[in-house]
Amino acid sequence: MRLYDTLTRTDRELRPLDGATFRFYCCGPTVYGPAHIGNFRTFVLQDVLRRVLETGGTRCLHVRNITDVDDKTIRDAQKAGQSLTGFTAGWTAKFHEDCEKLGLLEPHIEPGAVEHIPQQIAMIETLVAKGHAYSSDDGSVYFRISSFPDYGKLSHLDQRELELGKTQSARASADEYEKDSVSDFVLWKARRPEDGDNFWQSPWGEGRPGWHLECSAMIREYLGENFDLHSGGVDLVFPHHENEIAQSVCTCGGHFAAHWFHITHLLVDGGKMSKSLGNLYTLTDLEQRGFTPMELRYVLLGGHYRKPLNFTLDSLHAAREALAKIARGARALAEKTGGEVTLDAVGFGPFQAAWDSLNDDLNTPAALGGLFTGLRKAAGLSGKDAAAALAAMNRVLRALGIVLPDDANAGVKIPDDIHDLAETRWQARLAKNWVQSDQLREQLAAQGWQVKDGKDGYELTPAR
RNA sequence: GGCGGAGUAGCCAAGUGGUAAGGCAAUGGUUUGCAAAACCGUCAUUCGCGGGUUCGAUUCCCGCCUCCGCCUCCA
Repeated sequence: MRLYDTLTRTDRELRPLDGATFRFYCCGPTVYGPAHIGNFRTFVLQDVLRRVLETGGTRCLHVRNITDVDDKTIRDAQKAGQSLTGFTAGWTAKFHEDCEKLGLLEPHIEPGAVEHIPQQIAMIETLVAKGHAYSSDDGSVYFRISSFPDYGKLSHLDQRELELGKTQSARASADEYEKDSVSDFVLWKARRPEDGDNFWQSPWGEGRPGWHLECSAMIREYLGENFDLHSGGVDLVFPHHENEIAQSVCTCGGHFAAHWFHITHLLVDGGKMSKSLGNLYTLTDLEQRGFTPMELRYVLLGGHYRKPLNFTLDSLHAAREALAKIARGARALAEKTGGEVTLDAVGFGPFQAAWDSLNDDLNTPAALGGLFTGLRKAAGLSGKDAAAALAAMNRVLRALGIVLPDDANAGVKIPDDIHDLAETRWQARLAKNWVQSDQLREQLAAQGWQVKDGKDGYELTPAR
């Protein structure tokens, strides 16, 4: 497949460096609260990337970290009166729960930052020894940006802009650590009173690792100095990924990631999500509003990953209808197979366009369009042809990670009184007592249940 | 100020130098006791604005307007 690369700003073919396994790293969540739907746009797209590669026959090694030590985790753990480990374990569990609901494949390796502190310290020692890092009087260690000429290559910043950033950043002046240049970033943070019990021993005294270094150390541990692809949200391009490159290349040599995959942020109601605007949604928020995780996944796939995607609650409703339509199409196609089953589909038949879209810079919205078009094309097929088309469609769905909803009624529990009411109405209807029948139907509607009459019976569905 | 992205029907959203995928909503029909659901059909002479190149531009170039993101620990 072809995918846009942030570094070279071109579409490039993805092929494993070692010819066998495509090894990639995704910056995972900082576990200090529930992930929001914007976070999940990134994780869902990374999941689709892997699924498309695997569906296309490329084996993957997927590494995604858990950031379980930083300012926010420490601050909020203490606020909650919990140990850092206990606090982050809770939010990590919540994250995994959400991931499973959204149909995300588990990464093959999911390292945590805290358990890799020795590796981080080792990297800092190397960087200091090579002259790329220096310690300050308070026991912090900084990376010297001026020692790495390629700094800024990924985000296309030149030195002038880095200097400019110095005067424009309020945070730079507010920094309480001592560094040679404002652009230098911290590798090791000296212990501070507000850190509480959360500090580790190092050659520079007590303290804790800097955020950027975590990823570099874990990548070095599991993927080495050269690997296929690195991914995250666009906001990580600078400074996080830029800093990772600097640390890793200066420590290990090598070229670090061969390809950079960045996902654009999700907008909500046309703007940035924020708590103050009341438009920051978590998966749980949406579930409480009656929407399913799969509906969210569908919405997130509805826009190209390099373009802003505008999320609205109404889009979830559209997703529900669309998923139901696909499910009906799949059922209709299944009925036409006449019992024929295709185990190993060759090619994608009517769904070739959908598959091609996925392989063309992960164009998920076009692929979704191709699903509907394919379904229409497949409508006239039967027997073996229908079976092949169905198998092809399922491959595309699997690549997208979409699990179709079952019958609307599956799993819905109908209360006894509602059931009785519906029975009474059905009898009235059979007796052609339209007045009573209609009245009971309204009564059911008032209690949130919709009746759909069929020839031999009726169907009850909860009104959404 | 710098870097990057976007403006396509009521909404969401693909796409292309050759005359606009798809979904939702809306709407007509079939069906239904009436509905709902389902099924079939309709739904942008037009792609932010103004120029230019071209036989032809929404797609390329120039200018402008508007919106959004990032600019040192935010996916």
